[in-house]
Amino acid sequence: MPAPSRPRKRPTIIVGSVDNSSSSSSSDDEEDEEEVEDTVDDEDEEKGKGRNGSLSGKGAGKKAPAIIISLKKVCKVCKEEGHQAGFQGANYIDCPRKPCFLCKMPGHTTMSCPHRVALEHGVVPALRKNKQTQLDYVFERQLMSQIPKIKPTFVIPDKLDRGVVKLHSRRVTSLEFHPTMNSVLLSGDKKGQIGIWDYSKPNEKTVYGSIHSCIVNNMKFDTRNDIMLYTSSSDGTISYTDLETGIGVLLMDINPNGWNVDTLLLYAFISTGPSTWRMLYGMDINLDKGLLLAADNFGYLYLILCYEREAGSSGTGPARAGLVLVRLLYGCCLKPWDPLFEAHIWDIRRLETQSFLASLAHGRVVNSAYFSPHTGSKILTTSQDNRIRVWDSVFGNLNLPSREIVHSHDFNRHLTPFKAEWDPKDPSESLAVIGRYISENYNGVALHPIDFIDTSTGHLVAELIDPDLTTISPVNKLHPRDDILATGSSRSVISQLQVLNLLPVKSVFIWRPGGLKVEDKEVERKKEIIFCNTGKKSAKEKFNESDDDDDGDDFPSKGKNKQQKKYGGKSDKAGSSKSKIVKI
DNA sequence: ATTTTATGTCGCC
DNA sequence: TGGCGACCCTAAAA
Repeated sequence: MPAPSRPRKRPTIIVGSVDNSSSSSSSDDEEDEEEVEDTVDDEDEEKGKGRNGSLSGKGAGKKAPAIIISLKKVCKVCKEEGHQAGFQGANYIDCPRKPCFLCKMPGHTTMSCPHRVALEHGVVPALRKNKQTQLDYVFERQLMSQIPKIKPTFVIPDKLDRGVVKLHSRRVTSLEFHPTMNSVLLSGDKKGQIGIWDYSKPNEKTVYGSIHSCIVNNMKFDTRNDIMLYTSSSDGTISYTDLETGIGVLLMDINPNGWNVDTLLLYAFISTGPSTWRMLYGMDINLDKGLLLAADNFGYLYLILCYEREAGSSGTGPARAGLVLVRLLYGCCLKPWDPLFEAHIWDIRRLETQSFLASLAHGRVVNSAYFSPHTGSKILTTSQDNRIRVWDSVFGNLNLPSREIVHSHDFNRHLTPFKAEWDPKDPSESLAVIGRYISENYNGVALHPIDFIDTSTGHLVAELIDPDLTTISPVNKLHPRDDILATGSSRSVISQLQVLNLLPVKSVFIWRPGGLKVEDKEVERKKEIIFCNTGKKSAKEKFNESDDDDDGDDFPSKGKNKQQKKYGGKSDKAGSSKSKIVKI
C-alpha cells in the first residue's frame, strides 16, 4: 500500500531577480565561478521535468531563452544569499542561520561549536541535590560497593584487524554476541532476517530469512538454552527461534489483522494521521523470572511469560514511542507494589502515563536506554537531542541526569537509530560506545567514527575510523569478554579507495586487535589504525602533521589510498590533549 | 537509467 | 492542530 505520495520536487533553483539584466559572469562581487554552466542547467530543469540527458546542453536547449539569466547562489538550507551550506571537500559547512547541528544551540555552527573541541567534550555536570534517603543507603550498601573506586584503563585498540562479511541485503539493525560461544555473532537486518556468523570459522554463517517481515530491533538469547533466540521486530511480533534449524515459534503478534487491513481502514475512514500498525522497538528478558517485556511505538508494554508461553499484555496508556527499561532488582524491595521488576517508561510528549516509577525527561525522542551492565545502578540514554545522558543511582534522584554529553547522533531518515551502549567488560561501568552521525574531515575524506566515550568524565577516549568504512555506523556491539567490536554498516560503500578490499554492502565488521583467525576469502583481513584522541580538531591537525614528519610507522602508503596514522600522546596545545592509547 | 518510495522526526506555518 | 518540507540519508523497487 503506497503511502500518500507527494510530488518530490526537483531541487529548485531560485533565479535571482536582482540582476537579471546583467548576464555577465563578472558582475557579482562574490562567488562568480560557475555561473554560466549553472544558468544553462537550471533553465533546462525549470522547463520540463528535466530529462537531462545532456547535462551540459550548451545553449542548444529547445526553449533556450534569449537572455541568459545569471544566478545568485543561495544556501540550500535557508535559501538566503551570501553563504552556502554543504560539503566543501570533506568539510561540511553549516548554514549559519540554523542552530548548531551538533549541540542544537543557536549562535554558532558545528565548526565553532564549543562542544566540538572541548576536552570535556560537552559534559554538563548536573546539579545534584544531596539528600540522603533510605534508598540511597540501600544503594550505597548493596551496589556502590561493587563499583571499583579506581577506574581501570580502558582497552582501546590502536591497531585493528578487521573481518568483513556480507550477510544481509539490507542494513544491519541489531547485533548480539552469543553468550557462551565467543566468536559467534548474531545480526538482524531491516528485512527481518537473522544472520549467524562464527568469525573464527568463517564458513559457518547462516541467514534465516523468514523470521520477521521487517526490522529486527532486539535480539536476546535464552541463556538457559542458548541456541534459542528471542527477537522483536517492527512487524509487531516476537519470535523464539532455534538457531540451529531456523525454526521458530511466534510468541506474540500485536497486529493480528495485519498491515494491509489496518492501513486500508486508515485511509478509508481517517484519511490521515498515524498508522495503526504497531511496531515493537524495545525488548528485554529476565529468564530467572521467566519474563519477557516488549514495548511498542504506541507506548504499550507487553509482558510475556516465556516459559509457559502465555502471552498477555498490559497497556500503560496510549503514549507514544516510549522506551522500556527492564531489570530485576535482586533482593531490593524498593517498590513494594512491584517487587518483581522495575520498568521505566517515559515519553517526551505525554508524560501523564501513570504507572512508571520514574520518568527521565529528555528534550527529544529517546533512542535507547540501558542499565549499566553489572550493578544496574546507572542508566545510559541516547536521545535525538544529540545528547548522551547518564543517570546515576536508579534509587536516587532521577530528576536530572548526572552527565550530559553532547554527541552527534541525531539521525535522519533511513538510518537505524544510534544507541550508546555500555562496554560490558568495564567493571567501572563508564565506557560507552556509539557511532557518530556527523562526519569529520580525516585527511581529506569525510568519515563517521565510532566513538568510545568515558561517560564518567565525558572524554572522548577514542574515535575509531577506517578509510574504507565510509558509512555511518549506527549499530555497534562490544563483545562481553573479548576486545572485539562488531558494527553494522548502514549502507553500501561507494568509494574509490577500495582497491583491494571490496567492502560489501551492508556488512558486519569485526575489529579485533592482534589478529583475526579467519581464512575465508569472503572475510577480509586488514590491519588498520584508529585515532585515539580527545579532540577532533587536534586529531586532524596531528593527522596532517604526521603525514609530513612522522614515519617509521609500519603502515606503508599505498598509492591513492588514504592512510590512517597512529597518534601518540603528543600534546598539541599546552599539554591539553592527552591521548589514552593502550596497545593490546 | 532515472525516479519513486519508503511510514522518521521536527520545525514551521 | 495538522500538513508539509527538509534533513551532513539510503538504496531497492519501479
